[in-house]
Amino acid sequence: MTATASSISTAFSQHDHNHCIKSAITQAQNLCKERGVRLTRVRQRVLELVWQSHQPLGAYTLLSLLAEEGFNSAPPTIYRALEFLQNEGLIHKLASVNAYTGCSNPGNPHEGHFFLCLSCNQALELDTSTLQNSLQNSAENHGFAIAQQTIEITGYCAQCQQSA
Amino acid sequence: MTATASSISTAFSQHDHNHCIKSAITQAQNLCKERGVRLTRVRQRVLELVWQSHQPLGAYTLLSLLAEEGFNSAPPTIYRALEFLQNEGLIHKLASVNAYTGCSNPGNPHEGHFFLCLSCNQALELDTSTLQNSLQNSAENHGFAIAQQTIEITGYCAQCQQSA
DNA sequence: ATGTGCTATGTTACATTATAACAACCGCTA
DNA sequence: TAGCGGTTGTTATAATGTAACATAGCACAT
Repeated sequence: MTATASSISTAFSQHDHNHCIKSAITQAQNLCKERGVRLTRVRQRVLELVWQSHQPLGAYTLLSLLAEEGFNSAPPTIYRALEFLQNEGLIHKLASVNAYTGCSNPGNPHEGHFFLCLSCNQALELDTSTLQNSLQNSAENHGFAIAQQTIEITGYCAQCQQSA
Repeated sequence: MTATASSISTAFSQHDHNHCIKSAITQAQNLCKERGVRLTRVRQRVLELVWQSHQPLGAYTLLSLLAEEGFNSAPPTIYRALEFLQNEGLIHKLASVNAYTGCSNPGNPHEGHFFLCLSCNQALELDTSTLQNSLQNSAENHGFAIAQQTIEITGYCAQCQQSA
């Protein structure tokens, strides 16, 4: 059972989220150690905050959370941390909503494919190899060399459809 | 031969772009008439500007182009026009680059799926029914009801790969 | 043709998101 | 312990987007 599969089955449902956070942090620490990069206090704290939230968080929201905890509160602080975490593949930016969310499978470099619920605002990261394949085919047909992917599907998750 | 198919084959290559623009405008005029909405001077001009460019354009770039032509130059002017054109499906917003581009098949309501070249900055709108299907399948598997899609794949187009 | 109501535009102010540039600091290692 | 590279602090500003209210224009009924 991979982290990705687990996230897919649980992201929109009840689960022991503390466990998610802890394991994400541990994994991040290991990855950074391996790569010889520094998961500093701010960086790790931002990663935790992103994971703690059940919704993607905006940069300035994160910044004010940091500020409450005594961290420096000027914009570059958060943008630098976010840039680092993105570069290391530990978080994804959701461009369509200007928000950031923890990556559910950081060990395995990949692109984020998301379902975003317009009602509860939760983000579900997909592991869509099928999608990946059809994109890759399409790219090859056009001689296009893929660098980065932004795939963000908004709509309504099963839960929110029921409660509505 | 649909407009979409035509755009796919030509977007990254030489073609009579004036023809593209004219036909896009004519089509827009017809659609607006049918729908009983008003393609006013600003709105039409913005649509033309978006089509004239071989690259997606930012809101403030468009705004300054408008200003040069004597239009009002406060931000709401351009954002209102862009909102209208998006609602009518005449343009797409590329969230990952905060830019706007003409929709190549406005008659047929659909979501924009794009390849964005990091070198020449051109946008290629895809008509990816395969992609659409696998997304739809994936959504159904999760009980997710799709509302809007943001699919933006950055990379390098065939031309730019050759010249590099 | 004139009033009436709706849509569109003008205008001012401001909110939100993100970056540039340079100084100070910190941890490692030669 | 001096120096180097990466990290953080700090100030300022750029870029993107919206709120709110006033004015203008068009379209239809009278």
